[in-house]
Amino acid sequence: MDIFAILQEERSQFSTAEQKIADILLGDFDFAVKASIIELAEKAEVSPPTVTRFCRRLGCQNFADFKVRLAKSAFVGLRYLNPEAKSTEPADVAEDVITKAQNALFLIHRSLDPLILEKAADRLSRADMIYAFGSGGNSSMIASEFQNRLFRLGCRVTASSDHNMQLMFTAAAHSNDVLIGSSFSGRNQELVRCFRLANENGISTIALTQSGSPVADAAEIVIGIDLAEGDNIYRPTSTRFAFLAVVDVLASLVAYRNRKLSTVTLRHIKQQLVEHRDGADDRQILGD
Amino acid sequence: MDIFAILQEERSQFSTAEQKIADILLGDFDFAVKASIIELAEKAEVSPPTVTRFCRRLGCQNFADFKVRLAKSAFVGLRYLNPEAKSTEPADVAEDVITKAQNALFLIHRSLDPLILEKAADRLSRADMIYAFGSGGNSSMIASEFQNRLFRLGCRVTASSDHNMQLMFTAAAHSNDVLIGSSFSGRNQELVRCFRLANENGISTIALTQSGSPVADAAEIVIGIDLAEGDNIYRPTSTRFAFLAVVDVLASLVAYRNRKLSTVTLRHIKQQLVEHRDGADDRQILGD
DNA sequence: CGATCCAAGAAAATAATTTCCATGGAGTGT
DNA sequence: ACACTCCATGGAAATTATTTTCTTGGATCG
Repeated sequence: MDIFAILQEERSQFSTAEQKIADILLGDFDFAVKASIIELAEKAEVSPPTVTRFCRRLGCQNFADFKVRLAKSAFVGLRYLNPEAKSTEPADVAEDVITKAQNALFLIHRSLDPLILEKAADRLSRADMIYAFGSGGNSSMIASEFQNRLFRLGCRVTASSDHNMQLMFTAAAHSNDVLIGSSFSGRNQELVRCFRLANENGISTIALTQSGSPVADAAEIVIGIDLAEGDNIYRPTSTRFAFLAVVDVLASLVAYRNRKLSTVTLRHIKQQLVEHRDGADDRQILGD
Repeated sequence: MDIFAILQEERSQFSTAEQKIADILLGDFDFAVKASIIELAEKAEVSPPTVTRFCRRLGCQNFADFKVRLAKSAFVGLRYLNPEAKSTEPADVAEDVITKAQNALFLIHRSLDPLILEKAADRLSRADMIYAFGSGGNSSMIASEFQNRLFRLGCRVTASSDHNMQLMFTAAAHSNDVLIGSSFSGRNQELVRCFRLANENGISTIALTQSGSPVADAAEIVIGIDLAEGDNIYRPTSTRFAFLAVVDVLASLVAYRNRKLSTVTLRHIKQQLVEHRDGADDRQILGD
């Protein structure tokens, strides 16, 4: 499906000539997208037929098909190799911010493990009570979003960004509750403490954080979110979009698992909103 | 830059044959991306040269270049014509959620007006105090994010999701303050009331909402966010991603405008985080 | 009514791509 | 150690696709 993933996966199995092509591809992507097969062959110092075979090897029908796929991937997939935005003009800043966000989504999509999502959704959908923890602006937003998505589905859920409250909630939690925590850095020691305590008490823990980090190590189920951030300090982190996407995916999965309850609850909420607002129409958004 | 936008803008100026090509393009996109110039010409019932001319007209160098651009656009741009996800399997749900989010970003990118962004950023960067208002889960998240992004840049800002507090804040605001409000539906009457009051008192108002809605009508500067939502009630709205992107764009613009203050403030915050956390490294994220 | 201009197609030329075949090198078996 | 085989690679030719040029038909304006 995605040229990039294939390129990196199969990399080791490439022959000398194919390696050269791959190097050009990864090194000068823009060129590769524009170039004809001959130009590409010349630059890689191989013959055109080798390029064609290379395309076939990558699961494409022909060079044209390959270029199309390459272009598709390039649109979102490889911007992270690109430099910063050109200027501080609104149009450029908007492009930069949005491209980075799309990138983050692209990358998280590739790195998400369906089995882990399944496991996490399973725990959440069967939980008596869900505690969503996160601190420090970014992660507290994620925790709130968990609450905001899940309560609509009939889940019992509370979010907290207060370390002390988190610890108390955890201590008071019952065995069939679930603790889901978010940490962008993976080094939220207070969250680690909550996870440890929860695990001691046989409470399931789910972490949205960097793989291999202290927070990840302390959690039972880890949804790894490992995106390289640009180093423009003036820009908000695009990783937020990835975290948010994970929240949405989990919430959707929980909704499908508890479909009946979700439907009833959503309908209830909608009904109240319609009754409350004057002239609200059918396409009323649940939660302004 | 984007084939789609051009296609729709220039649509009226197309000749008969060009219209036919455009119709094929819009009607069967997947085919158009795969097809050769001859296949495309046949399907549109025109001659190959006409297709080449059409490509040139759209600002492409040749047919190959055109296809590349088409493919780039297709990756994100036309998914909104696609039906719902195939199943409730984690992989499919993830793809659906993330694709929709990318779409929302794509669409908001196209519809953002740099001049309006400029104007909004200008007001925000010169404001003595910023009030970020939003209610009902989605918009309150946006308001919080405004606060969360802007305070780091040295802005004086507060967020509120409480209608009463919003009204009191507005009543108490000074003339050089700015009120920025978010409403997904555009029908948040309480926000409308705040905007009206603010305008009466000569306070600048910025709205992130649907164009032409009551909220939009009440605001001085309107950043229109008009995305069609899918009607899968189990899914969180992907429009959130668009709103969030707008927050980030505005915050970035404000950062560049008040670069000195932003730099100093960000450094201060970082310093405190580093001192507080044990073993925190240089790549510490500002706000976990 | 005629002239001119533009659009569209046909044909030819050009460019690109693929297939087929040949060569060379590495590895293996005798 | 030599030879055989297989595979990777590149070259040339054939095929295919694309573009250019030229011509025709139709529409508009004088």
